[in-house]
Amino acid sequence: MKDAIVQKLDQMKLRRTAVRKEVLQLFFEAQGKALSSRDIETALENPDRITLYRTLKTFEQKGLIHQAVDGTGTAKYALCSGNCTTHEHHDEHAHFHCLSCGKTICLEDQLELEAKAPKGYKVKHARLVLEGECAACAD
Amino acid sequence: MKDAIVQKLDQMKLRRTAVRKEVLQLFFEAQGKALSSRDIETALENPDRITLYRTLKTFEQKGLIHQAVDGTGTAKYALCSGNCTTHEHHDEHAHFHCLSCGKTICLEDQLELEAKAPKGYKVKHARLVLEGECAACAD
DNA sequence: GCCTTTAATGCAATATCGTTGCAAAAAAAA
DNA sequence: TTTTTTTTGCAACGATATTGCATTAAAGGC
Repeated sequence: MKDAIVQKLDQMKLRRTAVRKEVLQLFFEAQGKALSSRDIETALENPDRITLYRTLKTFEQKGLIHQAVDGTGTAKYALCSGNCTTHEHHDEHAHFHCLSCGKTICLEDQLELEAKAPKGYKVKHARLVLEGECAACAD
Repeated sequence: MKDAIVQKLDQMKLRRTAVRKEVLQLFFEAQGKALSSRDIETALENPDRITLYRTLKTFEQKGLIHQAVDGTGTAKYALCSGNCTTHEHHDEHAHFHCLSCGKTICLEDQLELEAKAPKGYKVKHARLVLEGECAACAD
């Protein structure tokens, strides 16, 4: 009986290496919260940043995780919701970025990109970031 | 007869230094397009990055320019639309980021942030980035 | 299980972006 | 013109991210 992590790696045709298992584990545990490279580095025992960057890039290319741009400048990643493929991401949901604790979470609602771009412009993706205070910080 | 640049600096109570005039000139010429620190560095003769960063920060604090987060990771800035103050930015408009040429422009429509954040979340700002191809690149 | 093939890791080096402290220079005020 | 205050430019630094290359580990064939 393979656990969910190994299963996911197999499904994505990725080799079951130690780093990948650990990183994927963290994403499963994060539950909608986006993780920065820094977050992961801190959580892991073995801090080889280069391998980590490559792991994240690989995961992103395979449609396992997606970048959550929250305006902080540093890249954050969160698990994709299943409908992402190797070739294209479909995580057109908004992200919420808490200005107090810095946490970034994925919001469920899909964006309707009835985008008002000028004539001749082709819109492929829309990215919405809400900024404010999360429930824990707003108390 | 003072020109628009000097006038703007005076209005903002900023000293009329060479760098500030040059940078402000570039923003006036950019016409809605957001400029990165790199863009400005390239355009200017005297490339002192530190001074440039400080100039941009000052301009932002004074409500002259605002950051346009487009997901590239590097900060870009565009002229504010007049209703920004020293203490708060009100440029709640969307930005368009062209994936072909990398250009980022400001879109005019104001965002209605009827944002669907979870209960207990306080939304202060909404930031929308449309990604695709600009008219010039879509040909 | 062993060997081969192929992919992933870890190291060194490098690039980009951005900040801080401090002395020199320039702008505004007296 | 002199004084005061701000801005500049340099040196140094820190964080994020990438590339090339040799080593190591995983997967597949036997």
